Amino acid sequence: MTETQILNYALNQFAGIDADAFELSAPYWQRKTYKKGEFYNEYKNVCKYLGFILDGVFRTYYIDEESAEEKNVFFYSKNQVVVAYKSFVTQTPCSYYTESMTESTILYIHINHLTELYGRSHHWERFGRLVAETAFNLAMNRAEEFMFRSPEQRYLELIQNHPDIFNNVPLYHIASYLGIQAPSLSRIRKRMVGK
Amino acid sequence: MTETQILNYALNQFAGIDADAFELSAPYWQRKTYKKGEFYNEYKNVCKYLGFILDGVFRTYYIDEESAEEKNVFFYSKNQVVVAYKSFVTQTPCSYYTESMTESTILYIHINHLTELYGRSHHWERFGRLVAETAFNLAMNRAEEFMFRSPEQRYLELIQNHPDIFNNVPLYHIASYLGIQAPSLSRIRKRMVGK
DNA sequence: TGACGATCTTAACTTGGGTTAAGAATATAG
DNA sequence: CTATATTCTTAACCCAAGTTAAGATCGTCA
Repeated sequence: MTETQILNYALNQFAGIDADAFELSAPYWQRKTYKKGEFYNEYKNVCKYLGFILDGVFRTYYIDEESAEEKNVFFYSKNQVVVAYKSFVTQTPCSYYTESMTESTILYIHINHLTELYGRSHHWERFGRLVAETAFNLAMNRAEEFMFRSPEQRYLELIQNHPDIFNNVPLYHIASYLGIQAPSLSRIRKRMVGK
Repeated sequence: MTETQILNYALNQFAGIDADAFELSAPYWQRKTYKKGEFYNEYKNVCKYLGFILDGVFRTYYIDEESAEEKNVFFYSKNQVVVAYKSFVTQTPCSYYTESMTESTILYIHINHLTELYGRSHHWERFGRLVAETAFNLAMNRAEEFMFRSPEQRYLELIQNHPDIFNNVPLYHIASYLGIQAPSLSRIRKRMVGK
């Protein structure tokens, strides 16, 4: 399967993009590879591209001014969209850094091209709506994790629901994503040995 | 100013809905009043209406199965949209209760009518997109409050940014919204007397 | 293989929220 | 204006996470 075919398949699964609609977009997608540590989008930059991850893992993180600590906000992996959503849709500077945590490959499209596609096909309009809903769900899930679950529960659910992330990311990044310090995560893991 | 004029003005402010576009929608808006404690939408119900608050305050809350406690998720007040967004856009059962905390008055529109308006005017399509972005921002802000701020900081920011809510809601509901117990909020308030 | 850097765990101590129950302050109704 | 219910605060004790620093483990590469 070529990369384009993978993308076509994924877009079809995600938003019912059919062959014709995909054709419209084909000239606009570009390919890019990232080394570990390279940025997809940086703090204060306007996010101009929406990416589709062929391979690799990305993280977006916030730098707390008080503590100067990095706080992981989202992870994105294979076959997912990576984008700084708010910055992208409002074309305003981003509050976050989004970085590749591994060697990665993505296909990406410029917001102007995407906007053009919205006008040319209802399939793409639906795609836009579904990206919006996905972004909402990501944010809402994150809020719910923190509002309703303990750090221990968040840890267990991460293992359950995102083993791909858990298995490819150092524990101190997991701890940051869970909203705790590395020693706390160690204690949680120790506590759970018996269970 | 009539209630319809208030709505027209608010929709124009929010999404640039002009007189013509508003005309299209006029037959669909209905008015409803709520007593304190009445539900806008209940757990397991599909949210079929999008409401605009003329007066009053609503809360949406989650009931934690383990502790059987209510956890406040969002507050909505005057001139804001009230809707169980995810349930509304996917027409699936809601995980939350949304309740009026005061005597309230809203204007509301059925999802079918709204969908019809999307097809009839770009103004309304934009409205739909902006509601989506508003929902995303609400959820993302909530996630950020919990990921990046301490309970004390959340309390201070609530007072700063939402005095209307702070002044109209009992402290034990504020505590729940901040993700802490009432005694903790008391301690935070006491701690701050000196500052 | 051995040495270095990165990652993970542990220990000791501090801090702040949870829990429970009692009591104070505030509203509300009769 | 009192009685009553609601809301808010306080106290005492517990526990989990934060903090800091040390040391163990793991990986990698010369």
